[in-house]
Amino acid sequence: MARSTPRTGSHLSDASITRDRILDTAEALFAERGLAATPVRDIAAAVGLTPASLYNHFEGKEALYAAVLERGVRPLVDVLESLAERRDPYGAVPLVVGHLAKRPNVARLIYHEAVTGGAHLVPLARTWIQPIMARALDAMKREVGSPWEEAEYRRVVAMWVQLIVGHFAVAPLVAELLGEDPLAAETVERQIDFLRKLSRLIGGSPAAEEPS
Amino acid sequence: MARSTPRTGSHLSDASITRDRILDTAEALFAERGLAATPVRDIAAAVGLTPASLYNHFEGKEALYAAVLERGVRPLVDVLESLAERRDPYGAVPLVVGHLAKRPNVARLIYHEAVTGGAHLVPLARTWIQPIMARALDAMKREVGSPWEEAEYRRVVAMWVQLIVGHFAVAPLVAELLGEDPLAAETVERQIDFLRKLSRLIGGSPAAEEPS
Amino acid sequence: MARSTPRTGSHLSDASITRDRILDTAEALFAERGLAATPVRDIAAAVGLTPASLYNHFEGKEALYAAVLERGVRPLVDVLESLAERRDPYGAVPLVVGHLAKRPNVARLIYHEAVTGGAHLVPLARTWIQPIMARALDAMKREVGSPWEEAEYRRVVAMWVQLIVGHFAVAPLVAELLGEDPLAAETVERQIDFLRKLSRLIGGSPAAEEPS
Amino acid sequence: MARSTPRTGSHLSDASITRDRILDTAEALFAERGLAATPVRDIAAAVGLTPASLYNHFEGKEALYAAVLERGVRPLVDVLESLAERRDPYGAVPLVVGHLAKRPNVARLIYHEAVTGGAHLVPLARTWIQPIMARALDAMKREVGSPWEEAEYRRVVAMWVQLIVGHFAVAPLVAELLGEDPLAAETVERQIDFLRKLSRLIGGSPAAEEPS
DNA sequence: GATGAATGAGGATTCATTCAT
DNA sequence: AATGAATGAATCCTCATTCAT
Repeated sequence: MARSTPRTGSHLSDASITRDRILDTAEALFAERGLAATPVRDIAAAVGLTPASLYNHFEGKEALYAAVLERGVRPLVDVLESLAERRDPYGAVPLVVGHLAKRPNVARLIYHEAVTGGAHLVPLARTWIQPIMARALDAMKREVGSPWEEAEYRRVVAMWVQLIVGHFAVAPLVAELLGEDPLAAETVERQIDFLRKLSRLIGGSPAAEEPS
Repeated sequence: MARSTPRTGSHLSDASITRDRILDTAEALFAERGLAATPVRDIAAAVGLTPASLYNHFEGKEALYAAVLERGVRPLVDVLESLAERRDPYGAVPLVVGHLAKRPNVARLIYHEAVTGGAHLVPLARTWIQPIMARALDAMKREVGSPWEEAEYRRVVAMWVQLIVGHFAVAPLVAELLGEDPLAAETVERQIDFLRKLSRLIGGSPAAEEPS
Repeated sequence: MARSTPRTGSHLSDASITRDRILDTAEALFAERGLAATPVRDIAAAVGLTPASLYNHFEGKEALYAAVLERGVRPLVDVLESLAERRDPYGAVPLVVGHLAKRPNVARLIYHEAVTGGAHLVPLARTWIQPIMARALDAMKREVGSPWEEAEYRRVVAMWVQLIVGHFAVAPLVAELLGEDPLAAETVERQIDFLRKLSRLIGGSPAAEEPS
Repeated sequence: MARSTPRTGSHLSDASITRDRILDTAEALFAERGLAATPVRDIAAAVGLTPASLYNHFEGKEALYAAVLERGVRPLVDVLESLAERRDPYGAVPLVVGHLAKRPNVARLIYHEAVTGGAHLVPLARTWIQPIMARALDAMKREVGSPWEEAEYRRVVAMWVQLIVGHFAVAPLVAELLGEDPLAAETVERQIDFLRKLSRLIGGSPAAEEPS
């Protein structure tokens, strides 16, 4: 059950490799079942470890969960922040959708937290809501011919979050509605087109300018 | 631990009263934490019963959960079906939002299932997706000047579902985004206005005709 | 679930009819699974009653078990005592086997008690060991040409008990050994023949005289 | 409740020592009370463990029971098979009785299964009935002056099984019948003598030749 | 006499975690 | 860094029994 060959070869420390494998596995399981419904034992087993060994890498289940969340959300925040430097906020849509299409677990983790009102949600949300909201509000203000009043700006943002994140987070439900697998490449493509069209219909100008 | 006046069955349908109290309590807890994270003991305690007593009313945790789901979703389906007789589909928006505002747990239960891909989701979804989707597609086809192509119809419906149900299901997240309690009466009111406006922007005519 | 027609007709009190049905059912279940492995609920259900109703007829599980034992063993003791008046003890064999063939549950109940060393065994055993043992020892003493010494008499009796009662009590095992159903009429017949022959081989004269 | 020196694994095969202690304890309890009447907790407590710890060694109660059965019956089968190489089948009697006298629990376990018709009985029985039955039938055929017809051979074998195994399995009943403890060394000795004599009376020659 | 509802006491098993090796 | 063994605390559920109706 243990590894007979300690694998002295690979230079990336064995430790951090194992750590990553644990994170990968845990992410998948937490995304699928949620924190409460995922026994440590299952994660360990899926990695090929004993539960006890897992504790050499993480302080406990909660710490592992936090690490998974952190690791999963950070790149998303990065994407979001990178967009902040661009002038058009709606150009974010395809980029963020594209990112989530590759890492749908992040969306599911966020929604697990969101539905249960988990303790991690608020601190987490603030890290990415901040960069977006500020910039988005700003951009919307500058928009010409926008149909929205200032009081509605946050609602518009909330709408985009739900449409983008929700698509991946509640994939089984979306699958029933669309009649196709939400994670399939073509579905994602069509969803991006749909959202782009939507942004053209409800926004002022920006989506039109969106380059890519 | 038990009731102050123990086992003194009053007189009239004591049974179904208790049953309903269990369902109410279980609904609240399942909606909040999800199936896996809700111990039977907690439900029983909140009702003022012993776990053992709970098993006089429900076969087990799963059966209770199924009953909660069934009882919660049925009225929603009824609302949806009642709408089917009306000619305009977008008039549904305020009605459904209004219903969910009174029973937000249903939205949360559905999203719990949707995020985890629970076994109940598919059969459940089909009961209410059917009545809606058919009618909605039908109505969209008849719409004049609709900006949507037929291939996009289902996406439009999915969008409405996510915006309407999601608002209540991921309330903690929406709260962060909006900066206000999604369940507050005024927030719900504003959300309805927002969705109405949205339907005017993206649909053809229907929302305009919507009476109430 | 209850009986709609109170059945005022039949003169045998409803109560004692129900009581007997409970005893019949309990006997079958106790014989099959043993006391510990037979939930009161199963007995009640098999009778078509609620566990609670069962307590209108018996003080509790233990009392029911005692009643089953008592009711089952008494006829056996009667048979045994009736034999006491006959002069030949080996004539008992076909009679007792015949009795147990009709009521194999008794044998199983006795063996359940015997294997577990149940509290009921000793008082029970004494009721029927007494009448037999005394008579058997007496008869064996009078036997001419018996190959057994007095010190072996009790062993001979014990042997007969095991061969006769055991045949029905450990029927599943006997079935494997014989390759036929121990309870089948022909098997019982053959077993009686076998035991008769055995008694001729190991006893002195008696079996030969046996009339029926 | 736990051990005085808690979790200080000594050094050598601590694991299998504990495993064996569990098996020993479980065997004693299962033999005494049967599977259904023996709580896991009692076994654990008797070993000086927590129920939870027991699950580190066995998958569950059923698995433990199966292991107990397997471990208990195997030596018996070995004895039986070793006899197969000898020419006289009745020489088996003292050997098997001797074995069971040292491990009376095996007899009780077998009878528990036999009385309840447990699921393990048939597979179990076949492992030791096969080696015996074949050899015994064979030997009986070769016997000269046997009083038994071929159709009775299996009955003779069944008889021996009941007399030998039953003596230990229903010890409390036998105790009542004999007026002495069936497990006492002298009782066992006398029982062997009795069976030897019996084999001389009912068999043809073999028991006479039996050496020891 | 029958029952629904309630319950204390189990009863099997899981779970997150620890610790010596 | 990995593991086997141990464990307290749950967790779901069963059981025998009671009692008001």
